[in-house]
Amino acid sequence: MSTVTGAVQDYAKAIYSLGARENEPVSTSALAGRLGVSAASASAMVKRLSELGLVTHEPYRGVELTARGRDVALGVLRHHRLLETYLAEQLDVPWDRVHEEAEKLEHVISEDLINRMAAKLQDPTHDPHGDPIPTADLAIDDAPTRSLDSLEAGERGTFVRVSDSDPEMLRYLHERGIGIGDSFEVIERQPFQGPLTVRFGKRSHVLGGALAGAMRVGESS
Amino acid sequence: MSTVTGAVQDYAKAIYSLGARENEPVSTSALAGRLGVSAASASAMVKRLSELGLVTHEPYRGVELTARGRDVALGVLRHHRLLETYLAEQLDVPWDRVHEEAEKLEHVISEDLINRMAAKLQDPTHDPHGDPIPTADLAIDDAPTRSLDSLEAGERGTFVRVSDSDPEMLRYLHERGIGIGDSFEVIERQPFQGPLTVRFGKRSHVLGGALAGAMRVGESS
DNA sequence: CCCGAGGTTTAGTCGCGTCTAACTTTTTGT
DNA sequence: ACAAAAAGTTAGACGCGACTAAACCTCGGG
Repeated sequence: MSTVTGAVQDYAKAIYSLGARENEPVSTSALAGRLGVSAASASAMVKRLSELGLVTHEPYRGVELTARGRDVALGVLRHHRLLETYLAEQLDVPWDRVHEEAEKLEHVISEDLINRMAAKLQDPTHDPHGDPIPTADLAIDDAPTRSLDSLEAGERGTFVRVSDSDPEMLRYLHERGIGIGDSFEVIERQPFQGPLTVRFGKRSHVLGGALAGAMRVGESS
Repeated sequence: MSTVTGAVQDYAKAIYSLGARENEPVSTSALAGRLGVSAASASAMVKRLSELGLVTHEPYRGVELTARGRDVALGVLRHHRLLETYLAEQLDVPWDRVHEEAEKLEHVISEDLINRMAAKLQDPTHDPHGDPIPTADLAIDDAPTRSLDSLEAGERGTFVRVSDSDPEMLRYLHERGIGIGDSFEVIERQPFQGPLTVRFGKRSHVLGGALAGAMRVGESS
């Protein structure tokens, strides 16, 4: 009955993050790619999730989370992001490494312990990468954000969020002194989806490619 | 190769704690009893541990840890006891509940994180139940202790250690204000392995049975 | 319209860690 | 000393979560 194993949680989380934008159905191969398993494995697990009532699955058509499935995903997302925040703030784990630590701990930590951590941190709303943390009753504020590379020269903004799953990127940004919450101005933009020149404080940086795509930005504030 | 799974660690830990006194061989049924599995399961896992080079096993004669097996056991014991200490001190988890939390976390926490916790706690030598914590290079100070019920009337001592695995006992002691490090005097002892009357500070308590057996004591200091 | 490419599912296997049932070895009691 | 009891092992099964190989849709291009 209580067969919501760690693997099941991982699948729910992956489906959530792949299909979050307006409950789009998620393809088996996208799921397999995200989780680093074969398509056959993903297909088998989708069947399991479906039997558990966590997803609806139309064969050959993709998979969608049910309300219960969404709660499973948000629960583990809460664990993940609170752990990341706790590790970064209380144990000085560098922000490019908190993700993999949290990935393992999120499935075994108790509700009680997670809530103690949240209390100690005074119920943070965002993790070190700017991702929103679901509340204890699984509400999440996941407003869409713009990508840095959608900006034009002259625009100003705040760097609000970046994917936690690429340590290289995080290390790269950290080395250059760029962090969540920093304000910036786009100085220049190369044509043909070229890189942007962006000024953070006194220093200017050339940011392009996947990096500029992964950096999410908000209003100038 | 790296097939030292969580279950394997649990078996190594159980063998260590059952056979710690002078490397006595541990029986399959003792192991099964400790881990709450069938004798057949324990027998199968002993075979696995043996193939991994963590134990020597003479069929029908019991099992003993090899040097490598001892290191596996001490490694997980270090994790367990540091986690207990961390949870108790940093997150105010009551001491009768830290054991079960640590039991799950000990297998997935990274060496780096454990060492960060140890540093934050300033490398504690004992956990909240008085059990010694192995150092990072797996040295442990596990001097044998006397049991409270081995004392005679008039003897004084310090309560130094108690098993972490029985929350009921821990809660009982906590409710009566008895904690690790407290000094006491045995006021009276009933004959025929009867209970002892022991004074801690101003209050006297009648302690007997499994409780007096589980409480370990040291010199008066 | 049909046929092939590519995505999806099924079939069959494997390792881990558990179980029960049956069998073997050791210990114990008369 | 020997039979019965207890302890230990083997045999066969199962659920989980992965794999490869093969069969099966679906959809787009000729």
